[in-house]
Amino acid sequence: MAPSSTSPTPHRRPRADAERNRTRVLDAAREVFRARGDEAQMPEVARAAGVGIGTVYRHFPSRAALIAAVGEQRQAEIVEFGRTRCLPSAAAADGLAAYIEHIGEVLSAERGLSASIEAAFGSTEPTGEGRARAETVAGQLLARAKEEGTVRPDVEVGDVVMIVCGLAAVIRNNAGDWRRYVRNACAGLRP
Amino acid sequence: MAPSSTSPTPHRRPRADAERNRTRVLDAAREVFRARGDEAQMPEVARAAGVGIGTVYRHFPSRAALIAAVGEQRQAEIVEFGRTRCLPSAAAADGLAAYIEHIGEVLSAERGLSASIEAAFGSTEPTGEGRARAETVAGQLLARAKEEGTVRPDVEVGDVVMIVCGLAAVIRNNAGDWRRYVRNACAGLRP
DNA sequence: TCATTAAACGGAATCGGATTCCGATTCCAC
DNA sequence: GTGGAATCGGAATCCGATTCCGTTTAATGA
Repeated sequence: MAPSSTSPTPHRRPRADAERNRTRVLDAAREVFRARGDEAQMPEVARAAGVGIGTVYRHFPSRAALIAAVGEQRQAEIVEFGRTRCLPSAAAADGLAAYIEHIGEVLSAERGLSASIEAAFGSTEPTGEGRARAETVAGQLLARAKEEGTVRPDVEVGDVVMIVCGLAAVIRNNAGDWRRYVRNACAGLRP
Repeated sequence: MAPSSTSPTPHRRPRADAERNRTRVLDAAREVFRARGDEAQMPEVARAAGVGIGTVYRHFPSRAALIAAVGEQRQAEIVEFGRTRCLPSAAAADGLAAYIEHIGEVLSAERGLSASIEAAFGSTEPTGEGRARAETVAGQLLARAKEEGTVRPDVEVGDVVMIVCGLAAVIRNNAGDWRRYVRNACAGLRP
């Protein structure tokens, strides 16, 4: 066996250029997907990032992985917004509504990212990390809202996640006025 | 110019074998997509239908068109169910809930079709026919429910369509207990 | 019934885009 | 500065959708 050196976590600090390129690719992907939708092609991303295709694949094993990574990044920003802008809200139910509304805002502004964000929020599988983060903010607002009596006590975080997932679909499919969807969905949580 | 014969609608009755094959392909596609999800491949559908790939493409110009066709067929069945089972419901609000619930039932039973059905119901574009059909049933139930006072008067058919669209996404992404989603969504329509 | 012809068939060939591979290059530790 | 592992780049490969065209078949009417 390896009599080697490294401890339980053999994470070696990546080479500087590697880290830089990873960021470039991610940023480029974000931009390209935003502009052209997620049907944009890998070579296009590579070109935009100023690297070879091989490099894109070194950092993201597949197109799907790249899209997911972009989605998670976006999702992290959304959650951050929730933490700083919505959690502090005096009325928790309003904070929750604002949180969901904000998600709609981001999604509709960057249609091309809908699918990836929908996946990041929705599915129970992916890393789980993303979903966990999202549930933290929503969970706290939800708990407070229940105390306030502005949300039914039987509502669970999962219910909110499903609303968000549906919201993404509504926007992606251009199914209608998503603000109405949000309004109705929130109404559905009230006592 | 064509001094020809046929009237405004030059629809010539298709050859018998053509019509038969079209049906075979559609049925095979439905089965294959149900079993393997919509990532199933065209050759697979052709094989299942017992025809050549060329024949599949003769009847459906593209993979997307085939998927859409399957979706529309499914959607038509759903609407039919709505017309016969839900419209007659004494309490319109219950009928509407049952309608939506039934859609969830079908979608979750045949996960592979979610995407196509979501598209058939959701998007404002495709033929419009599908959506129009769906709106008829939902619209009537909605109108009655408003009269009953069990649904807010400001609710529109589009709101219901968005709920359905979201439902499809929830199921497709396995985002949670879709029955809860439906329950909450319906609650959101009440006064 | 049989010939004629447009329509439909089948599947090999083509095309496009994701993914893999590997020689050339670049960082980092010594 | 040198050695060698980690990266890079992009040509080559793979895979599945779609097209093309020679062959077959259903419909028509002599």
